[in-house]
Amino acid sequence: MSAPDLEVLHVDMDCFFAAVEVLDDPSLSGRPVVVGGTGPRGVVASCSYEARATGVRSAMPMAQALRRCPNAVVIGGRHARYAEMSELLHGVFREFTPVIEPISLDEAFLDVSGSHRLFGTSEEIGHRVRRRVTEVLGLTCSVGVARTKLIAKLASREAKPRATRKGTVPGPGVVVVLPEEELAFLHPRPVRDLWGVGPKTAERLARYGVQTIGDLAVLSADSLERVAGRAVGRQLHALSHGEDARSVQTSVALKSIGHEETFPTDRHDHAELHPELVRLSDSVGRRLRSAGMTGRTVNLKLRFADFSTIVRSHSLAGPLLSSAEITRIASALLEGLDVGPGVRLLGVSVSSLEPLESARGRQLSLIDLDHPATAGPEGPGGPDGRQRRRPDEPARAEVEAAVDAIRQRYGSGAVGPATTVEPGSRLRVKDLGDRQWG
DNA sequence: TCTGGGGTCCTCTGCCCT
DNA sequence: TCTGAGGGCAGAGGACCC
Repeated sequence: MSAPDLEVLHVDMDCFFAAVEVLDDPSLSGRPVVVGGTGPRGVVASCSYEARATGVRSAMPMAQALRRCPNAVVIGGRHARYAEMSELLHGVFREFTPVIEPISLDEAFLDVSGSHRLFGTSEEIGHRVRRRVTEVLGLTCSVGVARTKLIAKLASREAKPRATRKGTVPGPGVVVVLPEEELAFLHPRPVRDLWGVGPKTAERLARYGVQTIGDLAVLSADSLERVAGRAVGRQLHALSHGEDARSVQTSVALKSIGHEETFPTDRHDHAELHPELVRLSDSVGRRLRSAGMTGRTVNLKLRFADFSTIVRSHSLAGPLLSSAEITRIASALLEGLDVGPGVRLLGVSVSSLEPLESARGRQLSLIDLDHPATAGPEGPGGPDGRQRRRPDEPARAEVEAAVDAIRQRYGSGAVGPATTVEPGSRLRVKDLGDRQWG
């Protein structure tokens, strides 16, 4: 193998969340473990190979998973613990290269082009990474090695163990795809394996008789652009020929920060939704501040009982200064919507992000405070019924910074907006806590 | 037989301005 | 002064990924 040709490693942990649970509680070893939402609308986030053997998959509704595997051990999940293990994992990666592109808690691309003198060929590095992951974390991972990210990712999938009815069949652990083998490796695979092909695009392509990447590769770029749109069409054409110019990116600018939540039962009026909106907005504001970011656009997302989804957004001329301001704009957006049909999911996010420091210089412009051009959506607000930035926003921002400090010290439920106090409790506010999957 | 949560990117449409 | 073309931008929806 010529080292310079193969420089991308894709490292993917095997059943990460479920494996961490088994590691922390060895009595679960050999049993079907399912990690995910435990509520009536929960889905599977991760499951052990024993569970997979019964047909359970990630993103499957938990109710369906339990029908397939009634003796499954269901665990709600501990995001903080997974994040801790993920930190260890990245420490292992840093032993081999500084060029790391994290994809999620349990997955990353590594560019090892500068690591050959110390650690050998890319394939040898792949094996070393696997060994170190097992030594440091006590868990297993699979590694794909190739010239490009897409092929490295598909290779790591090949390297994984497989769940069968008779038990788990171990995988090779490391799979290398040489440049001259790329097309033979790619073309027999289903088009769904390509980035950018989801269920909808796959269905559209199937109408043209395209089932495999090889079928796709014989189509012209123009035809693909007509079927899948300009950007996606071009990308698919390149990928199907093994061309993938994307390099391993060590830092990707954050574009938005948000929270959304599916309710156990649908909410039918604004009064029911308001406290949830305040809680979500407060949490988004807190995350923005802790990331040292601010934004200009508030997005409100609603998913109705029939699963249709709408997003409403509003942009300010200047940066958002406080959670209260996010809440106010999101509330005004919600005000104008009919929630009668039943809302199953509510989400709040902030986009058009920039670092707080660079935004500060502009934060108190006269325009932001009182110019109609920056007025928000119709609704309760200024005397003309339009939304205005309130002159007390900077003071609010200071209060919220103090609240953040209290939370840092006494926990996230220690203090928060009065609207979010849990009924019957005078001490704790309802908090998002450790319920994110990342 | 129901479909989470955190995101990104692309496309289309309508509005405003030149 | 009116009108159309075209660019830029915001808002909305859809598709996709992990």
